[in-house]
Amino acid sequence: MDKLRVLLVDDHSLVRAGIRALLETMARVEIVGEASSGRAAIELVRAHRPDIVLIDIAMDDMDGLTATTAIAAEHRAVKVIILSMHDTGDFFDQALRCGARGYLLKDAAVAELEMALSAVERGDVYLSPAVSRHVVGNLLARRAGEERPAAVLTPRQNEILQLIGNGRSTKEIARELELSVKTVEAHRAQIMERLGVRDIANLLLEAARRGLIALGR
Amino acid sequence: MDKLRVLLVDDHSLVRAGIRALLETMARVEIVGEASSGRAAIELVRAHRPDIVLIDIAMDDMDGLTATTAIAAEHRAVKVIILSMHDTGDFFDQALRCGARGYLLKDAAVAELEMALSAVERGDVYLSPAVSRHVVGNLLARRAGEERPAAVLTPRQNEILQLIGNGRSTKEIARELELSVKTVEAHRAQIMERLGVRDIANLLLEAARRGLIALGR
DNA sequence: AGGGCAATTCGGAAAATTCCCCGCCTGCCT
DNA sequence: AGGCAGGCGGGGAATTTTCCGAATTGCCCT
Repeated sequence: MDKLRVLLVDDHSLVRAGIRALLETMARVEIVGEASSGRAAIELVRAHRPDIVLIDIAMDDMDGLTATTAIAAEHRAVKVIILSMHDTGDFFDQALRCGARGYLLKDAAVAELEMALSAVERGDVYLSPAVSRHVVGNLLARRAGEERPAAVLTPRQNEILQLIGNGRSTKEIARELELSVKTVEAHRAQIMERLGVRDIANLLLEAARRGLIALGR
Repeated sequence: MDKLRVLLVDDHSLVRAGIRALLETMARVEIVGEASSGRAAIELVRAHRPDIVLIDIAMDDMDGLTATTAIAAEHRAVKVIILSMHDTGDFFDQALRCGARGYLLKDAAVAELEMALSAVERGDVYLSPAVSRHVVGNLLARRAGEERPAAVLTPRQNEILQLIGNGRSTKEIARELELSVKTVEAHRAQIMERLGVRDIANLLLEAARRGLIALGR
């Protein structure tokens, strides 16, 4: 049960210090170095051969992904954990392709950091739960190809489309918007006409295809 | 910061007792009930409305996935975490399609259990790291393989759901399958019942969420 | 062998929704 | 002025959905 030799990389020294403090509370962790740039990180990895590199994804001189790629390619044994401030998880797959073994959100809990460290140590890949959710969302929603004919809807029509996309019935929408059922029906009919569909089912399908409504929340 | 009301479901009483002991060490957790079968679990969920259901994936009378489906469909607010002894993660996607919000391996660390609980509480999806690795493996391998429709529906029901997802009307489906309109309606009604929705729009939305149908082509 | 049960198949009647045609405002643009 | 699009609704016919029930088949269990 050796110590985990960690290299910390972040160009914001304050953030770096904070994370360093966190890491120092963990008994098994030993910080072997800090870097404030991707270039410096690559040098330090060569010099110290850490077990794990914690690296910010967004830095000035060289972005974290590029540095990750270089490090992962040069040292197979070094596990790279990406720190990201994006909760969208938009970069996580890119990060993993670059050879990263973990993807942590900066607002993650301390416990998460510990788990990420031990997970990558034993060869697992660690994703922040919020990111996992995103993965799963993609997996379930299967929105691969990006194409958007983007039909133009009036504000009112779009408002009603959103409610339909939330599963509201015509009656519910009428109540919610304080309109007559007839009016909602009229709007919906116009939406369907513009999207070239003839029933609610295809309205949802077409709207989803065009990205007008979001599914799989 | 209320307590987390948890229902524990496992048909092995010894295992159940062990997990219960674990949960009782967690300050925020309150165990509102135990069940040893899927059927009983469904009843207890109705009675106690827990925040979270911890359920074994493999049980005798009714498998955990079926129970999960029923619970998730009936109570949107109840978060289901699957306990699995398979480290392969083979079932995790099926579990998520069934409405589970978490997938935990039985050999997971205690810290993982706590993380899973708080993750699903705040709406995230939690996957065991080993499972995440599996997901990522699939993702990196550029999987093009098609999905299995998941066993929550009968073959006939699924067949009809696919046609609905393709935008066919009830009448068209009846013609296509050489059935009476009434029959198609009956099937559709049963599908809606199983998915816990009350109209076509929500049927599509829910089916899409569960990955039973593909949108966006 | 018989009972139970899920899956599949329909019907009738009633309720709900949708569809089609129409009128009435209010702006805005030519 | 006139025209036209967006927004709002009514009436009534047409269609669909819902809510009951029910027959058949095949499978599992005792």
